[in-house]
Formats: sequence, C-alpha cells, structure tokens
Amino acid sequence: MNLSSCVKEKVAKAYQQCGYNEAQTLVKLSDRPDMSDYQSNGALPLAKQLKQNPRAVAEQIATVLKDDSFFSKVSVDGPGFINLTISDKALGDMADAVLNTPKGGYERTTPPQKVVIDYGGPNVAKALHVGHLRPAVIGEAIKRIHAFAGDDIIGDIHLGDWGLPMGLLITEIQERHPDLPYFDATFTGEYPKEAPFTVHDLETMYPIASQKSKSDEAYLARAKENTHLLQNGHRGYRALWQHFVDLSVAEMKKLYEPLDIHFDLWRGESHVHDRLQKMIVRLQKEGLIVPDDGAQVIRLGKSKTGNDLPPLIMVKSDGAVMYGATDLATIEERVEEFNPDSILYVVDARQALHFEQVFAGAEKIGLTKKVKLLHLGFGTINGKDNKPFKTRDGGVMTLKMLMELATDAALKKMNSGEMGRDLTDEEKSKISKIVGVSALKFADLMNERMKNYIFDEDKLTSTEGKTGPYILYALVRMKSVLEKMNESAAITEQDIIRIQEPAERQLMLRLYGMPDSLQTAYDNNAPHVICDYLFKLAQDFNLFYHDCPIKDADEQTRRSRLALTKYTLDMGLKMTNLLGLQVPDKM
RNA sequence: GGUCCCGUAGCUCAGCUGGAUAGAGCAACAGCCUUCUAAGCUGUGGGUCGCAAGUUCGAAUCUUGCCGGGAUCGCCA
Repeated sequence: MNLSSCVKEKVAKAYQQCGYNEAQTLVKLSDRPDMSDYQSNGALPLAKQLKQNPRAVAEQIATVLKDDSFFSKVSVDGPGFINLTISDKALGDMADAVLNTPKGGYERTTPPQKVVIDYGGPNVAKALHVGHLRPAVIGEAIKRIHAFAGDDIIGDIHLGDWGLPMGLLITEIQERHPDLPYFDATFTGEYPKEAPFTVHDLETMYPIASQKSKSDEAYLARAKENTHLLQNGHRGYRALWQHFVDLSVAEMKKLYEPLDIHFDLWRGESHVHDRLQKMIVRLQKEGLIVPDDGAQVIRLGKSKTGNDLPPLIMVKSDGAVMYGATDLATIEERVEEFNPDSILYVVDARQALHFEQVFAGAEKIGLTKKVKLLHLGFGTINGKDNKPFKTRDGGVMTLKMLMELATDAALKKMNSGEMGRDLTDEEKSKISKIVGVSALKFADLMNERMKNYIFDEDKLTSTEGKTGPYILYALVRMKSVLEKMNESAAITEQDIIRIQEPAERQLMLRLYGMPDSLQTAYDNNAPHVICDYLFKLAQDFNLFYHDCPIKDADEQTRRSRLALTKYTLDMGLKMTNLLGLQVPDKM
C-alpha cells in the first residue's frame, strides 16, 4: 500500500459512483501544494467529452469525496480541478503500514523483467578517465533502481578488448622487446604467467602506439595485421593479450571499488569471438551478410524516421571484425544464455547512430523477436569552456585524479571550523573518501542523462546546496539524533505519528511520495529523479529538524518525532543506496 | 547538406506523456549558533521559458518553420 494508490483508488470509486469512467481520474501530486496534497484533473476532459460544465462535473465528484474522513478538505477550484487534502490523522495512521516496509510503500504494477545492462565498457590497457565516470555511475544507479523495483538484473562491463588497440599494443611491444617468446613463431613452451610489463607500461605505450599509427602507415599496417592474427588465434598474441586483460581488469577493479561500482560480468568483445565466426558464416549462407567494397556488411534499409541507414560493417576489408559484429553476437549470446526481456546500453549519446544500426541489424537477423534493445545515451562532461573536461594544464583528467580532488575538498572542509574536531585522522580520511565520492557521483547523477553538462572544480568540490554532502549531512544528523536519544531500535506500535507542525506534515508527505518518484525514475531510466527526491527529502528534514525540537518535547511528541526521524533515515538510506552513495556515521 | 541532442533567472540546472501563480542550487544582499552536528535554517532581489506561427477551453511542455550551440554521417571503439 502507498498513499498515491490509496488516493487514486478512492477517487476512482467516486468517479464510478457518479457514473464516469474511473480510468480518467488523472490523479497526481498537487501542482499547488499551497492548496492541496493531490489533485484530480479528470473532470476537464470528461466534461468536454460529455459536453457538460467541467465545474459541475467536478463538484459532483467532490461531493462524494467530501464524505470520506480520509480527506480533511476537498474543493473544486479554477476551471474544474478537484483539490484533495489528506487529514493529518490519516497521514499519521498510515505510517507503519506504508513506511515500515522493505520498499517504503513502493509496489510494482507490471510483471518483473529480466534485464541486462551493458556499460559499453572501457578499453583494456587505457587509463580510466573522466569519460568513464558517467556510464559506470549512471549504469550502477539504473541497475540498482531496477533491482529495487523488482527486476532481475545482470550488469556486464563489456570491455573493449578485441579491436585495433590490441594490435597496436602488440606492435609496440614487438618494437620494444622483439626477443619475447610471444613473437617467436618456433616457441612451443609455456608462456610466462607474469606479464613482462605493468599496467602502467601499457597505459603509457598505448597513446604512443596510437600516435605512431597515425603518421606511420607501415606501422598501422602491422598493427592491423597483428589484430587480425590475434583474432584468428595466434598463440603468442593470445597469451600476450591475456596479460593485457588481466592487468587492466585488476586495475579497473581497484578504481571502481571505492566508487562502489560493481559488475556481474567482466566480459568483453572477445568473449563472443567463436560464436561470431559461426554467425558470420551462417548469415553469409542466408544471404544476410553480403560483400560490399571489400567488406562484409548487413544492409539495413530505412530507419524508423525513413532515412537510409548506412550498412552495418561486420568484417572489414582487412579481415578483422568490427564492433557492430561483436555487438550482434553478444546479443545472440545474451538471448541464449539469459533470455532477458531487454538489454540496456548505457553508452555515450554520440554512439546513437551506431546503436540504431546494431538494433536494425539485430532486427534483420531476427534477434529482436525475443528481446527489447534500448540505448540509454548520456551527454559528455565538459569544462567551463564547454569542451571536454581537462586538468588545469590541459591534460586528460583521469578518474583517479578526479576522486582525489573530491576527497581532498571534503577533507579540507572537515578540517575547517569545528566539524571534525572529535574525529581522529584515520576517521577523517575514511569519511572524506565517502563524502568526496558522494559529491562526485551526485554531481554526475543529478543531471538529466542525455544532456551534456558543465562540470568544473568548484562544482565538484562544493559541499553546500544540492550536493551529495548536503544529503549525507542530513542523514548523519538523523543518525546522530537517534543515537543521542537512544531510539535507534525498531519502530514500535506505540510510536504513533502525530502531526502537529507544518514541517512534520511536509516531511510525511515527502516520505509517502517516494513510490511516485521511483516509478518515474524507473520508467525513464532517470536517476536524476531520485537525486531530486533525495534532495527534497533532506531539505524537508532539515526544516523539520529546525522547527521541531525532540529532546525537550513531551513524551508523546518526542516519540512521534523520533519515529518520523527513523522513517526518514530509513527512506534516505534506501534512496542513497539506489544512487550508490554510502553514508558515514559522522561527518 | 542529412540526422540526432540542446536553448528556461547573472551562472549551473529541474519542470517537457498539455493544466492553476514556471521551480531549485550557486552567486548577491539581510538575518539566525549558551539549546538534538551552522556541510544547516529564514528572508530579499532576479525570468519576453531562443524567435515566430499553428493545434487547444488551456502551451515552457505538442506540431511546423527559423535562429543559435553541440554531436554525428561504412571499414576506430
């Protein structure tokens, strides 16, 4: 049960009782909180259909609703809006049944889905930078939102581990260390278990190799040949490549761990290589893959908007496979292995055309009959100059640097003023990491997904206003109050919420409003809706905290307010968890 | 040139499956700590919702055109 569904049910009954279609009640949270908690706008379209006066229709429905003591006020305003105010008693009475539940009143209305999330993964052997923040952070939040809503969800990082960059690295290593056994065609023994290089060597070598390939045609040709050999099973190259993957995955885990980002599968494009080879042969036989200008392509015809789509290149003229091909084979594999209802691709919006092609290709070869494919694009993170976010000296901002910036700012804040005075250095260090990461993640998640957004150091390190630290601070206050009042135990039936102050009422309504926000966030895969909810929850709590003293109140009021604090903390923790934010005990 | 995304307060952004008086945060200004954490709270000022038509009882929201910014357009991922 939750408040919205309860109101909707009552209003629907009233419509029905008056002989109107109960499907058209248009009940929603009020746009005018100064006038009501909920509104029903259904009388306007109904009156239009029936050619009646909208106010008269609304009055008729309102008369029925007025008899219900659940509402303290029912009025018809404007052209025919029905304004509904819930009685304070009803709000208090519902608390235990709604808020003291694992999902805080959220109930699913559609069957649960099985969903695969594809993070359009980072590339092996390249340092994670600011551009890798969004897919990881957004994907993690979307994953948690789906899981909370009851979906069965599998996250696959989907590493870029099978393209030309691999060939470039092999080539560069060959240049530097031609004596390594990987390059010895006559070598038949076991290759070393330990890589003869570190992940940092790889991260340095790759940009150099990439640069060389742009100016040196022979070098590029060798890299392409090496990519081809790798993909076709060259024994030494496969061993070398395995080092790349192992080192990179270990490094990525080290970086994602403090961000509290986890993947169920660490597969990459390479994972479907064998399947892909079979798929290509099969589709060639069926005539779906055809030669075109030396390459092997799937022709796609027109897009949904009627434009000609460029063909999807499966195999390049040099024989290497393209990522569109691995994407198709990956869809096939996921359908066979997991049978998901949908696959969500949390990938940069700049790849919109690529996914349109892949999805059209999937449809053409019959893969979309069983699974819905959705590209959840996101905008890029830009600096103040509206160009990709860089360091002060113009270098690439790595994820690591970004996290250090945020952590340092949190630590500095804690060392200023009185806040951290009771804390040990060790505690401060731990807390500043949590707070810094929350600032970083929240600043990213609060933006509507598709938009590019401006991200500068001030914004990143800010701890005031609509920020992660503001929310954490409110939650820490709740913990602190509950601890000091010794009431952090479970809510009991004696702790009935009695609403006395406007701030209490507002906070209660906010708590009851969570299911509506969650549903919106779920339907639109929009974590920023949860950010907004959490921010408002924190604001409402801070007002309550300010207006409603607990310690010196009478026993009944004290218990009521403590219960309300506990409900707010529970809800806040549920929601921060959805965003992947951790909450310290003190800050 | 085709396609996609965006244009809302000085800045950064919500609101866009049509509803009443367009909201936050930051910045500015004025207040609130002997009282549960001031990373907080209260108040003030600040908007032709890019422009113009259209649909509608009603448009920031839907349609079309234009202007401005960004992205993208077969052998990189």
